[in-house]
Amino acid sequence: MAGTNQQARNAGQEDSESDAAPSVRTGDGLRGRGVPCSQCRLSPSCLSAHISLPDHEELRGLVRPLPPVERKQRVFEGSAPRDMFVLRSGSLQTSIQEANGNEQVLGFHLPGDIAGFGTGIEEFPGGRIVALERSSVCAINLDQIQAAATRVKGLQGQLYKLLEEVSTLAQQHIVNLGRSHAETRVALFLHDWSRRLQQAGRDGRQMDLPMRRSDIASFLGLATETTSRAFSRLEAKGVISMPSRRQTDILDPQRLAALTEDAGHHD
Amino acid sequence: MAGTNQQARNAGQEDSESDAAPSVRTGDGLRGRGVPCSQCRLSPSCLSAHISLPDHEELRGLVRPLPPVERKQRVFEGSAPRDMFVLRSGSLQTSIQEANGNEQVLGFHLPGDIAGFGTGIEEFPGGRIVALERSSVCAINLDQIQAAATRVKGLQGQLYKLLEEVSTLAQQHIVNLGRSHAETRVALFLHDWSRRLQQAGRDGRQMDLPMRRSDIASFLGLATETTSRAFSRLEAKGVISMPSRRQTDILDPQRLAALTEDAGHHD
DNA sequence: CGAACGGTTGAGTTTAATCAAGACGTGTGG
DNA sequence: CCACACGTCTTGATTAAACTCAACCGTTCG
Repeated sequence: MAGTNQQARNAGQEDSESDAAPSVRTGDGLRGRGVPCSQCRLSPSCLSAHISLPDHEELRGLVRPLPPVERKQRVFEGSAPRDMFVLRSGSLQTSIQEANGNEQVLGFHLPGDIAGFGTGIEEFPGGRIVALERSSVCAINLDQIQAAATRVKGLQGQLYKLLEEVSTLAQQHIVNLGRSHAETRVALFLHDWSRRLQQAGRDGRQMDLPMRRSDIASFLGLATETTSRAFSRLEAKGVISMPSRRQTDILDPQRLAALTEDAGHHD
Repeated sequence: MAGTNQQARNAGQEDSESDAAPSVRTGDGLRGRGVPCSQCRLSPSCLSAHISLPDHEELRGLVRPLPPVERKQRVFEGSAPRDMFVLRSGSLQTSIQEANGNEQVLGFHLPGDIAGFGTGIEEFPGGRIVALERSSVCAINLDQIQAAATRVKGLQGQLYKLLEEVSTLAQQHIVNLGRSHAETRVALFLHDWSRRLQQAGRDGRQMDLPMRRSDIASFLGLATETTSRAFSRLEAKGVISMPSRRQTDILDPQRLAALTEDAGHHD
């Protein structure tokens, strides 16, 4: 599977920013409080799900809409205050920069996903979350929401479920990395990315891949060139087509799914 | 790092079964209730930590000491009732059996670790936990403890922390799998295993490796032969020595640690 | 004592990484 | 509006690493 570290998402919605976050659009951004979670378009996938209305008041104070983040800008770096980030539109990438200069990508995020939760990147020295395109996110302080969880009924369980999901997805990614062939891993990635785009209410066939090949490569534990070749081979097989660099269309979903399971051997 | 999925452990203790679990040793095992958590030698690393004494009563009923598990026996398989397992002595291995026959090892467990928590193996069709040697474990029903967590103060936070730890370790393992060279991965594994043995109060130099080479290989995403060769090369370099199959001694911890960081490139 | 299992080692093959060149595409400045 | 420069992607050639197949050895266990 691709974007294994996608982290909890439940509902589908578009990602145009047209009316997603008036409070952000109208001004000071960082402290805009105009939009309660109950009116947020992402509400069903946000922490607020299953929380009774009165308690929304309590949560509202914790959710800090951030000003739009531009491409390549960091949403989070190094030793910031411990925050989790709810992605409302755009896409993010979580990675850590190793001491030797290597960047290891841990996951990609689509609208509705929550980033910076359960990855321990606040512990990693080189942990960071960057926007892959213009994105809008809400930040929630982890200490505060955990404190709130002791008071607000249901919230603790919500956080727990979220964390469980993140953890399970990480385990799944480990299994996927165990699969040997480059082509299998890339197929897995495309298959999963497609599924997640659909969950986000977008087209799962004509996919936009906002990240670089080298990012995909890192995520899959491959070299950039190997990843690129795998894409090319899939295109040659007629499974996908690549009209442009960022756009990849799935021509034969079934065959893609089939390529997802490899022949079963070594590694 | 090795055994990335080790899962929460806090205190050190031996693993001889001499007096670890009287209730188990004396009989029917499965339902023995003779030993409250407060007397359990693993207490500080168990869920009972930071729980007030009266509440121990509530937890006591949830912790089910199991009869000793023999080598290669399963502690858990497939679609059992959702349990987590506290390891008191011995060692365990969590793995999933893929459809194509491949076994993917997700982690190894030492006394004080908790297995079957946050891995999602209850979801995976071929998920299992097996004993690598004669082991004694306690089972705790997940649904029950989660229900109890809504009542017992502090328990919810305890579970949360545990899960967070599991998740972070999985992410760390992903990073490790990103490292390219077989020798680096094996060095990482040995380094981490040593550290964990020490945490468990055992010798970190003269290590016992209860798992098969092929299990280590699977865990590290390598072929058995490659893993074996990496061991041999490390021995040739004078970093380790292998007096017997299961025993591996670390001769030069510093150099082992150095081999843990690889030169910084590709993959 | 023999069979089965696990581990090691070797030889040959395959895959992926590396090195290097060139092609897009995009955005910038003339 | 075009030219150029940069970042990124692709492709080719080569090298290096890991996988596979296979034989052999040592243990363990029946």
